Amino acid sequence: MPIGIPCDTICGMAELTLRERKRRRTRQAIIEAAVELFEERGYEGTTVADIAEAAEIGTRTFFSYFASKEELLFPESDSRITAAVEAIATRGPDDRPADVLLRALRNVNRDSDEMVSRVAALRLRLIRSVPAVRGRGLQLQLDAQREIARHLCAAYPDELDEVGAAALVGAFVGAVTGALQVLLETAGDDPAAMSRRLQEAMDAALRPWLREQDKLHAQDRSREQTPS
Amino acid sequence: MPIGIPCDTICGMAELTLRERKRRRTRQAIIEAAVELFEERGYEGTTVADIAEAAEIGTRTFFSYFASKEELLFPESDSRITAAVEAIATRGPDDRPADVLLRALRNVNRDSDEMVSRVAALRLRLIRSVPAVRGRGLQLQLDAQREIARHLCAAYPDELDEVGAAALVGAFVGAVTGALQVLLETAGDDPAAMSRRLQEAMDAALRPWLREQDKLHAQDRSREQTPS
DNA sequence: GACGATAGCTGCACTCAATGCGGATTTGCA
DNA sequence: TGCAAATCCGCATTGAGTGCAGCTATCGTC
Repeated sequence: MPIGIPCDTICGMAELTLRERKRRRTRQAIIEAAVELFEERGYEGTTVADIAEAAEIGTRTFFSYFASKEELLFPESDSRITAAVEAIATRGPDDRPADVLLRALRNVNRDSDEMVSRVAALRLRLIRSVPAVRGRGLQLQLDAQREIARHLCAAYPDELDEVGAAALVGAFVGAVTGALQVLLETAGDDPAAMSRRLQEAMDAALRPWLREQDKLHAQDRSREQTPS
Repeated sequence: MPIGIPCDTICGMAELTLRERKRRRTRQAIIEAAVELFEERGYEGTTVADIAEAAEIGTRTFFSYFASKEELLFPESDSRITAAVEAIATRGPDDRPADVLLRALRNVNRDSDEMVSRVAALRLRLIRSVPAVRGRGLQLQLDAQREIARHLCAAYPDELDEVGAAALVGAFVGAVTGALQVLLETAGDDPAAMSRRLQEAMDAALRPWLREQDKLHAQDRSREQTPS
């Protein structure tokens, strides 16, 4: 492999070897076929063989693209990490570690292509209903946390050790996740509603960390409630 | 099934139907056989058939005792929940929700037969090394969180709604998990030191939820450093 | 443009977890 | 004692995932 780490998601397919372009097209085809089938027959009701057939590849080939059936639903290298890293990198001089994390979380929510894509919506639904998928999601979340904690620790070497950073990040993410869990219980499958729920969850979960003026902001935001 | 919910773990086998006694003996035999084999050949290197043979039952029967191979490692209904429920039940009149959770955490830490049992030690090792087991563990943790949040919400109806309670519990558990993840990685096996660093990390991460005097307490505690 | 090296595709056979079924056995209880 | 229910367990089956071996398509080079 001549290229070190391919810029997996962003760059268009121009200037890539034919092999590589073909490979990505197949990859995309697999994902699309799978999403189609999952929505039609459900996750458990769809076999890998079904997906392979729909994507017009051999069953064996599927596993050279995705290590497992769940992997299919978590294709992109986690955007949460990049958001957090960016927030850390662009921190102001008197930002506390908690401030940085707050900004990171808001960013994730803001530029959440997370929500728009069909895969993302499906994923969220399946995380709720299929234990195997949920397990995989939690695992990835934990990995992301650890990575973010590493960066945060590096950015604040004087006030945070590795353990403290991990605890702080864990507390943030845990709060949001916990709140979201309850909120999603009462939400249908409407993506817009889900997005709104996420926002609510963050406001509720992170309130204790907000400084006074931020709390007012949060209240404003939840009061205006712009419909779409 | 004449008995509603059997008091699974605590009560001895006296005064139980023969069937029930037999069943528990087999269950225990399965667990012991499995632990033996896992330690000898590793988790993945041991098949369910192996376990069944060692426990002198049919392979098919295994699955009438445990729904899956992982389930084997999480037999007891979560002790964390009971600890938390107890802490909530015995709360003082001016305990804040966060105080209660802190106490629950200390209790879990204190009477952690968690640590002594052979199964528990093995489980901890496997959670770290086998993704499937880790997934199952995370899942159970999330369930426990939700249950605790429900109780907490019921205990403080005026100050916590469901979402707020879930966020609070999530933050606690998230902080512990995050810190523990790092602590376990740096495999210093001194439990006392680990417990201390865990407390410090928690105090720091959860500061926003603690009252002023608690913050002082936290500082005191980390200063005096009582070695058990 | 031909050619050898190599990456990727695929069928086949295999292991293992997990489930359904149906018959045999044991236990509870009247 | 005898019937009903719980339990056990072999057998067959499905589906995920892997290793292997052979084939084809692509790449870089001359």
